[in-house]
Parts: sequence; structure tokens; C-alpha cells
Amino acid sequence: MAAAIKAKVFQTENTVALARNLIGTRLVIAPAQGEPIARRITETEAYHGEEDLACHARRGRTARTEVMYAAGGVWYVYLCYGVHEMLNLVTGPRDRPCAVLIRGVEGLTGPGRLTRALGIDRRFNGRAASVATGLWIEDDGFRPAPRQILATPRVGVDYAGPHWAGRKWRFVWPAGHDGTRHSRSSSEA
DNA sequence: TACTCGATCGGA
DNA sequence: CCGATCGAGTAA
Repeated sequence: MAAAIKAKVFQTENTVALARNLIGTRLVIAPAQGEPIARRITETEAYHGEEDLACHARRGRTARTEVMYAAGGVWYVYLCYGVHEMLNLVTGPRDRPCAVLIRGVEGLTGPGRLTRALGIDRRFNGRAASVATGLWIEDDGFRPAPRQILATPRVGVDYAGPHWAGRKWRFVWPAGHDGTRHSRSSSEA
């Protein structure tokens, strides 16, 4: 049964594990008019607090990063390169600035591409990931088999130095990018 | 207030 | 490989 994942789940101490766990869940957006659109998440990245030099919160609280200090379960959407809206889910307990960047969903590779295709922008910044706000994440029990999920270094964060840029905190489900189903290897929650 | 630099993408 | 495009962050 598909159910919206609750904020409490997002408030875990282990954002890296959560980023991996979100692979295969469904990102759902309910437009002002028309049917909701749901696509399985195929690519994520974890950002882990002020100590993580790749994380926007590496310099502490600022106008932009303030939303990351909220308790997990709200969206953090910012404009990248003056062009692309980047969708992140704030995670962790209150005052712990962690987040998961949604980098890809079925049929839509790339963080900037998926937001453009789904009509997601900074209006969602600071809003809850819930049915009420029209953008949420759903768990229907399906997950790719663990060995189908790849862990790689995060993209575009070389500025963080080898120690942080080298962490394999990006998770990819390659087969999911083309919408292919692999029921034989799917697992139950 | 000036200046730099992006958690990217598409086109040359 | 490079330009687009603009707001946050930093320094002054």
C-alpha cells in the first residue's frame, strides 16, 4: 500500500542510510489541476552537517541554510548556477543541518532536469514534504535489490577537498533511470 | 557595495 | 570546452 513517508522517518541521525533507502520510493507532486505525478527516485546524495565541507551548511547558519536546521521533513529548494532549481529533503533532528539531494527519478536524469520537468521550484522551500503541500515521498513497499544500488562520490563538490568529495554518498539505481521494473529482485519492506 | 563562485545543463 | 544567469556569501 502506498503511504506518504512521515517526517519522523526523515529525522533519523543517519542521513546517509536514508539517502540510500529513498532509492525506489516514489516522489509525488500534485499539480494545482490534474492528476498527481509519481516517479520512483533513482538517484540521491547525502549532505551531512556543518562538518561536511561539501554541505551548504559548512559555514553555519545563513539566510539560505536556515531551513536545513529545521527538523527533517521539509523541502530545501535553491537556485543553482542561476538556472537550476535543486530539490533537497531536509533530514536529521532539529539543529542538525543534513539533507538529501534528489538527483534523479524514473526517466529524468539530473537534479535540474527533474525539477523543471515536474514544475518544482523555490516555492516549496521550507514547506513540509506532505500530501498537504502537494509534494511528498511515498513508500509502497518496493525497493530495488541492494546490489542494484551503486554508491559513488558526490557530483560537483571537488571544492570540498578529497576527504569529503571522496565519500561515496551518492546512490544510483541505474536500471531505474529508464523506468525498467525488476520484480524478480525487488524486496519487501 | 563590489566581487566571486557555484550540489548544472545544453550547445559549440 | 564554454557560456548562461543570478543570488548567496564574503570581504571591504
